[in-house]
Amino acid sequence: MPELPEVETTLRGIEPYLKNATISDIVVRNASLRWPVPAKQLSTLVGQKVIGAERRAKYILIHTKLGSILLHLGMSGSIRVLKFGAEVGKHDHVDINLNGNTIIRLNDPRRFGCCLLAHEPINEHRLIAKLGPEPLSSDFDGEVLFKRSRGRSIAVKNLIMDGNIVVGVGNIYACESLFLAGIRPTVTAKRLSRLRYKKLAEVIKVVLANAIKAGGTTLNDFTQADGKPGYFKQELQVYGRAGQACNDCDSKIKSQFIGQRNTFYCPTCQTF
DNA sequence: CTTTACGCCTGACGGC
DNA sequence: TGCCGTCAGGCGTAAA
Repeated sequence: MPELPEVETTLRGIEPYLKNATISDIVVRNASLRWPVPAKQLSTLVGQKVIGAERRAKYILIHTKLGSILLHLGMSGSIRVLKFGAEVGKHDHVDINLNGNTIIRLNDPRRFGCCLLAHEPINEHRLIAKLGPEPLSSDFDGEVLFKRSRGRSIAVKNLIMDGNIVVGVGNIYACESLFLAGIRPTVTAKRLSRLRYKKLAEVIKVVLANAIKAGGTTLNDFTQADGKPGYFKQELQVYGRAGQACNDCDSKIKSQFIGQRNTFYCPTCQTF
């Protein structure tokens, strides 16, 4: 399931092809995603040069002079780079063709992703405007978490998964980060000290950076832009390991629902 | 303002 | 073998 590392991995895979490319066609094969794909609007970009590509939170943004394509992988989406004429498969929703020879193809079985066109400055787009800082940037640190946690009675796990506080931390990396910080996921956000949040912010950065290095985590659907899986699954300490032994202390990893999400933690290592 | 629950969707998996 | 129930979950949205 694409979280920040998977989206970053995807961007890095397609970026070389987007550089200096001209959009030669946009084919909307199945417009049914989270919101309908605006095929007609997108077609106005045909003939435009790509002037940049970036990731913001879990969105991939492809900029042209006339507007930006805004892609989200939802929880089962992936983007592949293919040669023009490549066979079309099930759930291939949108092709962005480049220079008449390359396809940037969005596949999304569960259709939670999106492909939209933004005309306004991207930071003003309704899906982007209210997002919190990028976790790997210097705008994010323990002080941010500490300040935003004051007065909050939600579980700390829900705090770090809130995109208005910090972006890109989904269920997998939230569980992993809390394990490395030694913090119980259920702890009320306002009860944790400044020192604990400093540690938590640090490990979030480390976990995400390591996952990017491994090419992301592939559980079921995710593939990198070249079709290969990510290899971070092998490094997971708690996620999906209920009943198995903790790598640090041998206790049984426990699972528990917080909100609507299954949460994994070590009862011995995570006591704060 | 905060917190909570829901729903969108398909495929994998386990039980019978 | 096949059918069916359950689960996965990002995140906008509505309701409390």
